[in-house]
Amino acid sequence: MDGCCLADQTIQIRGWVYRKREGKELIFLVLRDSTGVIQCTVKKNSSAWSDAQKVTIESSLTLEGVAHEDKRAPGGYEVSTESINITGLAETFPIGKDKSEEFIRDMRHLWLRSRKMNLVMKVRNQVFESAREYFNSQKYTEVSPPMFISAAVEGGSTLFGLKYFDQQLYLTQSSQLYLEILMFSLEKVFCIAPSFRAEKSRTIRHLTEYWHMEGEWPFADMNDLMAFEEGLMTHICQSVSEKCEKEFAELGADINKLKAVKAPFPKITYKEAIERLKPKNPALDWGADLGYEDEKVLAEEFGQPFFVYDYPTEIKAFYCKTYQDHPEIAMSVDMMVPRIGEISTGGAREDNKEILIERMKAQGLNPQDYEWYLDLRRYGTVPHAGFGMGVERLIVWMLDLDNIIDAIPFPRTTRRFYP
RNA sequence: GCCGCUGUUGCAUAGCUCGGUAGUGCGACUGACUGUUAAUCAGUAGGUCAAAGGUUCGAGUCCUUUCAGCGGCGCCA
Repeated sequence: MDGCCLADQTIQIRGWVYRKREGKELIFLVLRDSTGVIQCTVKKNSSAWSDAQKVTIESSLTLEGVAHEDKRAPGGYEVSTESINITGLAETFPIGKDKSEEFIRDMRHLWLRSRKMNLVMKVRNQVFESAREYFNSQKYTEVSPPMFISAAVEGGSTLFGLKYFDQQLYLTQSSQLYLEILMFSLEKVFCIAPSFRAEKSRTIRHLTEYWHMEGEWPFADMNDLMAFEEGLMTHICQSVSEKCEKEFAELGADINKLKAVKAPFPKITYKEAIERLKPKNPALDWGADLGYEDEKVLAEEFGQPFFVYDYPTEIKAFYCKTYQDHPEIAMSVDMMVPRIGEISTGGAREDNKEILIERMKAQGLNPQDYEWYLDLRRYGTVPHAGFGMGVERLIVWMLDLDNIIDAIPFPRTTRRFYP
């Protein structure tokens, strides 16, 4: 649709009417397709005139004409129309110039045709592609975990329950435990799959259904984990910045932010984070979880992705491995970015069966509910680590979107699940 | 879970403080005009003011409840 490579040739365009400006002697039709938009002119003496008059915003059509450079046209190129063949004459399109957030959310199925959503979806595609590229380059195997699960990964309060014939099942919150199973066969594994959380969060960074990029691999420690995560993040940012330059420009997003992402990232321990934040938040003592406000303060200071690691065991899940000489500290790490806060959580997993059972009991969980998970420690246990990253949070940060709902085509939030 | 905000025609809004027959822009329709950039000009149609109840001679406006949506915190990726 940029026209330049086909200048002065007769071309055929299949697309939709994006804008229409009508005069007595001349009609301007701006057409859109998946690649972009281009202005087409229809003269009164043309055989296409009556169809051009008839056509409405969002009508689909095939248009034939000569492409040529014209400084007066938006984009610098336009098409002198010779013929139009209307495929689907559109009724009056409901989305116009004046629109509220609420209205375009109700019209999501049509709003996805907008330039903004078109561009964001292309960037999203590139994020998926670049992520897979990196995992594959590091010889990871992509696997397919289940979405229906019979037990919780961590506490049960944020699980979506559902009726499965005559039984109670749940939607998965994380594929981690399933990656751990597959790891014993394939070693380095990853997946990009949905996760579901029944958290009644009312923020611009929560979805009830989001895409979770998770990796798990054997014989890894905290340093391996952070090195892999920063390598992945760097590759995604660099690769997207190279391949989505046009999208970033049209969306008005800052591509230099991505170009600046390079391993290694700043890394601070939880203890250091507390000490840094203490002057601003005197109530913050060792043992308390970092609040969103605290994370934001740190993120503004760093101005780029960074890690916080070695959290108190008490505030982390039962499967987190702890230090032998410091059982009160868990080998857990969060990656944070400005404005969004946490975009990834990972850690070393407890590989000792007895300690794992103790941790379960300490958190009020019944080890019998996790028999298959304990089996993994019975039969050839190995030290291992893994992480999960929220894909939409990553995209929100990259494009500096106002709300996470625009990072996914069909957002599900506590109040919205249509269409 | 806690707190705050919003709801007026297909869309976007004014009017609400301080009660007195609901106004504008976009879109639609009719016409004019034009190398336009979601053009411009003139005209036409379009509203049980989210719902219910209350106060009042009189409620879009004040009070109560409900519904819907948005956001902040908590929780998390």
